[in-house]
Amino acid sequence: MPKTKYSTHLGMVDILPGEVEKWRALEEIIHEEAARYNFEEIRTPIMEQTELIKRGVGQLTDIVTKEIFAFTKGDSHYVLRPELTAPVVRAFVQHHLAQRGGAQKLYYIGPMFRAERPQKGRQRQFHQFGLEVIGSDDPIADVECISFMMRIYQRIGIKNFTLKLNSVGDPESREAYKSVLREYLRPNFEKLSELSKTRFEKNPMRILDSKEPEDQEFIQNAPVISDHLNEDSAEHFKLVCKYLDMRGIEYVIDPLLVRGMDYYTRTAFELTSPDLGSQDALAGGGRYDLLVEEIGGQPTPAVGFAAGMERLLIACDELGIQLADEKSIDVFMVCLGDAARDWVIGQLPTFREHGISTTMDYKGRSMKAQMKEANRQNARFALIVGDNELEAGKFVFRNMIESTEQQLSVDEIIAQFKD
RNA sequence: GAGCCUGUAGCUCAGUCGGUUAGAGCGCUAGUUUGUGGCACUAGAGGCCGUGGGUUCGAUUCCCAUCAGGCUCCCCA
Repeated sequence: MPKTKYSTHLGMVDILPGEVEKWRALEEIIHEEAARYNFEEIRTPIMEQTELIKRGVGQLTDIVTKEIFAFTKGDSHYVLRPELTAPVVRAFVQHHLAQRGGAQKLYYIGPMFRAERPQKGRQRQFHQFGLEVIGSDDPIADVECISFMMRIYQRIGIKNFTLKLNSVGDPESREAYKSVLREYLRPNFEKLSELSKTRFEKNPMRILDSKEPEDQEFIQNAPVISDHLNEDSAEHFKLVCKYLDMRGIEYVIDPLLVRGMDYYTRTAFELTSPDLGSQDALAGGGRYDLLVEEIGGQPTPAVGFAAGMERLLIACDELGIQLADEKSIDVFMVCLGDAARDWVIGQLPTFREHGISTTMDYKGRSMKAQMKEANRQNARFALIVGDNELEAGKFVFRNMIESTEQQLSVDEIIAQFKD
């Protein structure tokens, strides 16, 4: 790229005309499906208190330790939100949404910020949509989340993916499992990767997620958490699977699936696609029964997911899926001479008031240039106005697709658009 | 945060084994058609060859740095 004086920050991109239409189409699908599932939209500020994100997402996570944009002004510590689960839960607690009764079913669409090295499918400002069910520990809540997520991809036509599912257990199961895992790994501690060594004490489950070659042989034969779930968590996981089966949603149980945020409990899931390259996660989520309390609310079980919109759009491009129709316009008005131009300037609002999309050339160019413009704008009709037409009160109404013309009055033209 | 690769017109890319005016296709503007688009032909506009420094008589071509992009690792959406 030749340098211009100003440009976007690293990893932050403009969404230009031609691209925006895809975003709107995607957003419309999300809003429609959310309505069908009876989820309500929530919009929270782009910035949150730093402490909320640290507590919510986890002090030791990569997101908090190296990926947040934060600054301080006066006594306030601001952070650009890196994800939306903690902020939504904050809103739930702050506004006492539990008082509305029942489980709160919330969804969101918006930009997130993480200070990572950009690459394909990874930006510093990126967009997610997602939802949270706060106030239910019923496995059906988990499955409704997953079902909604899958429904979006199904509607768009992305089929080439894998739904991975696991249970990371409740605190009791997890502590028991962590001990078992540590005992299993301890004899080979020295052979583990450096990264895994640092995780050994605090979060040995993350070792399962390691891609370091030296860790692989130990991971392969590691004890599996599903063998160490207590009765409640095991039953919960069983029901999640059962409901997924009932919905006909295919999944793969992946005992190594451990997700990045600290707040996950029990159900964890991730949707990956081979069409994305290295950053292959389309969406991910899970249950977070302890987060509401962690943030200062009453103990409240909850579950949710987040999906990357850029990654979804990349998958669409790879698969040749057109999300948006080519843009078009009903009528392009072509004028010859000053009198005709004045007439057109006066007529545009009339057409628009009748719901007809219309415009004219703003550059005072030749008729040929105006016709080319009409063509470029994908006009269905060109309305050609010259002195003859003004005198007769009948105008050349050209069908640009069929290349046919009629002589019509304004009323007759407008009538054509009445269905 | 680490490694590798790339950076020439709005876009996709040629090219210069270092040497006077840097090329194509698409797109854009206009003409061929003094009142008609999409096709064709013609012409034109548009590049400090990403930026800064070094080597050299001379660099867009070589070297270094930097910025940006891609791929991989890490991690996640």
